Amino acid sequence: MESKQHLYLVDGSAYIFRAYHRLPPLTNPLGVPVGAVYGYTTMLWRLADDLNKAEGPTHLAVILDASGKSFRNEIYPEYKANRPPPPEDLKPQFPLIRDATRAFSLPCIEEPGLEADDLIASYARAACERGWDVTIVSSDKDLMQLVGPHAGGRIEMLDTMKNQRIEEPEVEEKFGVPPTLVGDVLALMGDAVDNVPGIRGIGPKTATKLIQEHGSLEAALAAAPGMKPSKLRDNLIEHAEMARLSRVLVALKEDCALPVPLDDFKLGEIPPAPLTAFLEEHGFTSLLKRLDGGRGSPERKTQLNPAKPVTAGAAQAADGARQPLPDMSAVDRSAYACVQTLDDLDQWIARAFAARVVAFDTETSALDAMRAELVGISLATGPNQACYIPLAHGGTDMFAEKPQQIDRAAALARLKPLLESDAVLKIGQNAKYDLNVMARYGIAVAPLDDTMVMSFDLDAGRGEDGIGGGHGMDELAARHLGHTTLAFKDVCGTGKKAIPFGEVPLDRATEYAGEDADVTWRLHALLRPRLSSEGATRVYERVDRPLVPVVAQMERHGIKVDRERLASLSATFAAEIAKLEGEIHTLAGQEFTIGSPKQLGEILFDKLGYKGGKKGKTGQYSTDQSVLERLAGEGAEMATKVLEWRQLSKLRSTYTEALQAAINPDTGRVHTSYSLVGAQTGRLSSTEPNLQNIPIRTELGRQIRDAFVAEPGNVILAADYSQIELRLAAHMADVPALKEAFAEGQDIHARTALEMFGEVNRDTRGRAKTINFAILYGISRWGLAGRLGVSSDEAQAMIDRYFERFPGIRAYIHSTLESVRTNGYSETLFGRKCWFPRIGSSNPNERMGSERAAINAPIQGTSADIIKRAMVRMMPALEAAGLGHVRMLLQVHDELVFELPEGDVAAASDVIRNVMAGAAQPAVTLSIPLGVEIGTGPSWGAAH
DNA sequence: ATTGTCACG
DNA sequence: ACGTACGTGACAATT
Repeated sequence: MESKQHLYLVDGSAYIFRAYHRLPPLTNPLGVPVGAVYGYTTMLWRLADDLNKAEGPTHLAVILDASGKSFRNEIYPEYKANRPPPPEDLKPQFPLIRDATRAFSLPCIEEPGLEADDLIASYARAACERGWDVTIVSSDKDLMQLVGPHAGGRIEMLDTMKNQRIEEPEVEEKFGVPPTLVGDVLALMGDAVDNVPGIRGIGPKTATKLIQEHGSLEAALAAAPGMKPSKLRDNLIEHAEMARLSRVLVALKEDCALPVPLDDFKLGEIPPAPLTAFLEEHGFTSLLKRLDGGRGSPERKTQLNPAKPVTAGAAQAADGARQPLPDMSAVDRSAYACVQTLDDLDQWIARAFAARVVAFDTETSALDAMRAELVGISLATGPNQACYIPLAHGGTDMFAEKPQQIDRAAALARLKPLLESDAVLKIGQNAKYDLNVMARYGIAVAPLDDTMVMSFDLDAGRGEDGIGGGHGMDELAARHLGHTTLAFKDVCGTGKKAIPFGEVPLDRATEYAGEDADVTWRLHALLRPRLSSEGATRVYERVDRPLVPVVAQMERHGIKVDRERLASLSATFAAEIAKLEGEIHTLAGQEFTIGSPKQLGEILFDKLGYKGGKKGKTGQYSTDQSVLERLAGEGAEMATKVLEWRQLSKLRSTYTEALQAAINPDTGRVHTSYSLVGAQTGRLSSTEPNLQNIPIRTELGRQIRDAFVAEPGNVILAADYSQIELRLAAHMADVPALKEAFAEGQDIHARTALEMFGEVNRDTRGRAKTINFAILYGISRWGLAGRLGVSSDEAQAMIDRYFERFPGIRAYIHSTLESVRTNGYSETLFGRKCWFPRIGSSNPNERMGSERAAINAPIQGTSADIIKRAMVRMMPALEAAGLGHVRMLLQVHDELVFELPEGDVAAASDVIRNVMAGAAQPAVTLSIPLGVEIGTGPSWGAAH
């Protein structure tokens, strides 16, 4: 007699979501994220391992959700509408689940219009009809409805992560009712993630209680009018139809036509070749070893047919994938193709799909991503396997004959599915630029890797002493590939003779553009594996990589600037500047260029005879603010006037004039460009224009902030972290008095004053504030002495007292420096490294400078990590609250600036505060709270 | 291209 | 003998 058949149904889609969140962000040798795939693979392995065991499977199939809408959407259009999009580094893993299943030679079932749950239910039922037992490999609560005996078999579930079998008692423990009533409970409680409405105000507890009392959903609804008056009773009556609709949504469709007959799920031997190829492709070396090494599993195969190592070529032949280890032959620019026909383009697109990884680069008419016209696109699928697709060559002369090229709109229509495909990883160098250009042509490039950001996360601060520390492509090519790239100016010329890229002849353009994509591909192959081996994966995957599209969108939003207001300020400033200029010249007794520090120094110190020292190197007088303030204090009227002149000139040239020029004529807004690799500590920097140094400290300057305005009906909302760096210092150095002060919401500088000087007044608080900052910046007795106007001995006494009152600080400084000297780098709480190659320099100046920077970097860098995490989570959180229209515009290190309709301020403030205050979680638990201060108003100035 | 200065956190 | 707070970017003058 044949023994009992046992069918295993694996809920593949649900599994990878859980695996993704539980496993570290691994990547395969090509840089495709495969953490969840690895988890899935090990799970299949374990299942296949049970093949010969008593309770093990005789039949097995993996069931997946087909993409697109299911029949439930026809019943209820909002079904699953609340689902947040999957994370960037999960998307490319979905198609790999099918590959993994195929590698085990196991059937993989999906059916358009049906969800995995329905197929699982239908197969489980059909198997029971035949008298088989069924194990559903899942922990999905919806599937728990199925558990129990059916016809001649029985159904149970297996949660492979908790290694727990789910039978009737487990279901009843969770829902308080037997499996047959689970659907009724689910209908009452609803499901926020799947957007099953349920009944307002009813959660799991109440739902269970109602079903227990009344025996069914219908009975509970029928009994409602007789219940004692309550909100619950009213809701049951009012929303009864919602509950019935929910009941239909949570019901599983158990009579689907089976796309593949049950008998086809019979488990046979698992052929080793495809499995080996798959494991090699994704670098699952520990599994490969188990396959090769004797007691390997899945066991049968290795016994019957010991696996031979499969060569890269064989792997390629097996499934069309690219070889795992790139052959890094020399860059050969003559190997690149120029794509001028749609057929050619289609072939390249197909190659990219097959390769699953493609480097790409855009060529444009300008450096400003918000104004640049797309001129061409280059792609690379491997070393020297690159092409250039010219799209707008031939320049602006309408009558000149243009080179043969594909119509831009037609080419973009073909490229869009590739560039947006979850199954193909796109690699860029400074990808934010290309992302913004493509976004303006209606293409949302994803998923995305950025070699520049990778380089930064690996090597920030490195190479300041020789090899060059930048992260630009030319530098990276020289450093990592030993290759000198064609420079832009070699192709387009320089100065007056420069031509736009669109006028470069196609052969030359192909060499340049193809090389960019080729080199980017190669850099990716080199840098990607370093992320995991050098411990940079977490910062890259969880912080900087997801930040790229977020920052790109902020740049595209831009911020509205009131041109008239700036112009009027500018005119006021100009008049005052002219007046001061006359007065200064009179005082000097001659005309001179006030803006020239050299001339000014000579006038002040030589001609007028004020006291002042020369600067060492250039032999020039210092005339900076501190010097002029000293002179002004001594009664030098000229110094006072020069200070005023300097302030107004600065405000006018850098702000009121430059900002008007920065307004984009198409959007009417100002679009900054953020650099993710600008500051070694991990901070962002802002350029063209720099919107991170808009004045605020003086009343005159603050008026400039008033010119940053919201659109009519909207307001600007500014959210600041309060004292974040001091809070982090209190946490990282573990300083009890400071932590206590923050926990109690005290004025931290006042508390410091009390500890230091025994009393709090304006003077002591100010000095305490200076000392607090001195600590953050790496203190020296001389520096503090200069700031406080005391002797260096007195400064040293204060430092000693600070260390005494705030134990922990000294130990923090000591251990940080010790660690930097040993490892060469400092680290933030989130693992971001910053290298200090000159920490051991024999030049005391260099060495001590590095030491101060090294003390500061973990604090400044942790703060940067935290606000970056907040930025990554911000829009999904706002969207979940129905506030997807709120626009995040600017980041200023510890501040985020938003624009939103006036009526949404209250709701948005809650979300923003929560996201920012909780941004360290769950990766890091801080021992101090993160304070967030929020202000709103018609302008940025008014929002503070 | 470099220097000095000053705007911000 | 030196010269001292950390991290940025822009502008004007000067080389």
